[in-house]
Amino acid sequence: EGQVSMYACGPTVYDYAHIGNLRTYIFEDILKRVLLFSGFKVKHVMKVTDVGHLQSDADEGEDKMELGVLREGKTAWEIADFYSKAFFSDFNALNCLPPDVTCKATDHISEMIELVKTLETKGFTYKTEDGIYFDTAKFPSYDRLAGKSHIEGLRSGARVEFSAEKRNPSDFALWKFSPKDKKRQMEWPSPWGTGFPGWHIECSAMAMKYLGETFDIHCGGIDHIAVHHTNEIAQSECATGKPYVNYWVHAEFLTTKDSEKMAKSSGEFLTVSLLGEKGYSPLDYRYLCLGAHYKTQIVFSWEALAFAQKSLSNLRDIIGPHLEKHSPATDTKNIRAQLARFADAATDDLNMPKALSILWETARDKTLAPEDILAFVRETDRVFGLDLMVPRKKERAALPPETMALITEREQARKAKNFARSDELRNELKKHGVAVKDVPGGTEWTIDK
RNA sequence: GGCGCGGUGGCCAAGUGGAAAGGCGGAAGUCUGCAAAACUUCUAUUGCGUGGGUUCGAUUCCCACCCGCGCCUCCA
Repeated sequence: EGQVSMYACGPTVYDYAHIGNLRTYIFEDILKRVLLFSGFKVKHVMKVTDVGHLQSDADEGEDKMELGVLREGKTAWEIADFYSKAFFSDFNALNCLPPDVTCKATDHISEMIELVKTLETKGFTYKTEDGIYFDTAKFPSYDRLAGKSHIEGLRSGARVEFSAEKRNPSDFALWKFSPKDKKRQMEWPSPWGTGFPGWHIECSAMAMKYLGETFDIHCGGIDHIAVHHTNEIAQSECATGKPYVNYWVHAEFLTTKDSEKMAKSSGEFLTVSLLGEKGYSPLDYRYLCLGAHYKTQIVFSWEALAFAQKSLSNLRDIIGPHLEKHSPATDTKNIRAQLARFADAATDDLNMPKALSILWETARDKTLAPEDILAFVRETDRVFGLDLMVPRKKERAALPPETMALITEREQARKAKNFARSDELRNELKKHGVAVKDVPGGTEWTIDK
């Protein structure tokens, strides 16, 4: 009643997060903000996967974390720490509200072992050469989330060979043994032998520790439906005998135009800092994500990002002058109808494109007083998280003296009504990457990219 | 091979059984020496991939087809 418990699968910290990853966190942030806007209290838990996991059943030994070790010459622990910090730096820059609990897999190994022990006691597990596995055939509603046809298709149409020791293709490891011939940097003792936890058990153990055996919302990327979340349900419900999660909410992918897979394993990928190098702020990207519904794919392009940047900039141009002269109204009665429309859109499965359109309409509504517009922006930006109420710094970057001299000369030419000369100087300045415009009382300039 | 999603104006993107939000871009006007910025107005009306069907009426429901995309392996 009035309270929402929410769990989100967090990053796997062996490399930087790419903007596709981050779309999901922006979506989760919007979900959380809409819940808060609607008057709920929210307990938000996010996991950080700092244990390395194997590429597939067929792989042995090296996991992604260990590959990072080889790549960077650091310890696994250093790598996890470094990329974890990098992730939260991006996360904050995107204005995602910090989770109430952030938990690391490596801090919860004992909880995971306990959960596996429970499953073992109840007869859901079996042992193979390389680990302790969950027998999915013993959980009749295993295909509940992904759908029966999908799970059956997985078995018949998969392109990947399954480990011969597994009883069912969909069975998964709860605990993996370390390779016999070499020592892993991250490994722990367990009742079954030294090793490390299966990826899925991490989420179940931590989610239930912090949110209870049944909680409200579990979110993540759409790719997790078929395997990760399906397995979480199976192991959790078999362990507790209770429903695990009331609502599953999944975000669609962001892809690139040339259909290159947006994956860390593909080597080069788009990061927040790369966006920054090209002149785009994290909030430009946030705006881009808000422009499409979370359930639809976004095809990323630099052009699309440029459109988003332009739109956000225009929005600030509308709001900025009000901010300089007015304070937002404390009473929202004049914008009650608009706020209601906004709330309808936001709570209609997080329809941010529609919510944004209402923001635009309101910001441009001439019948509203600036104070009321600001009040509307203040209220709705609690959801958008675009820092619309933060005045923009006047960027008057210092120019080289010779460029300043050109500007002064042009002003003088204009005063003397020597327009041929002033136009010439305007072109000259353009070559220096400086755009000038004449405003009452002087010249303003901006640096073109 | 199996499963699924989508095709809406130049681009991006909402939405609905009863004649299609918003943004970007574009056009015109006001302003300006000219621009820029700002402001005003306009910018899908046998239409919402194609062909059928249901219906008084479909872009919205059903079927077929074409095209694009995603997942099926750790993946957000």
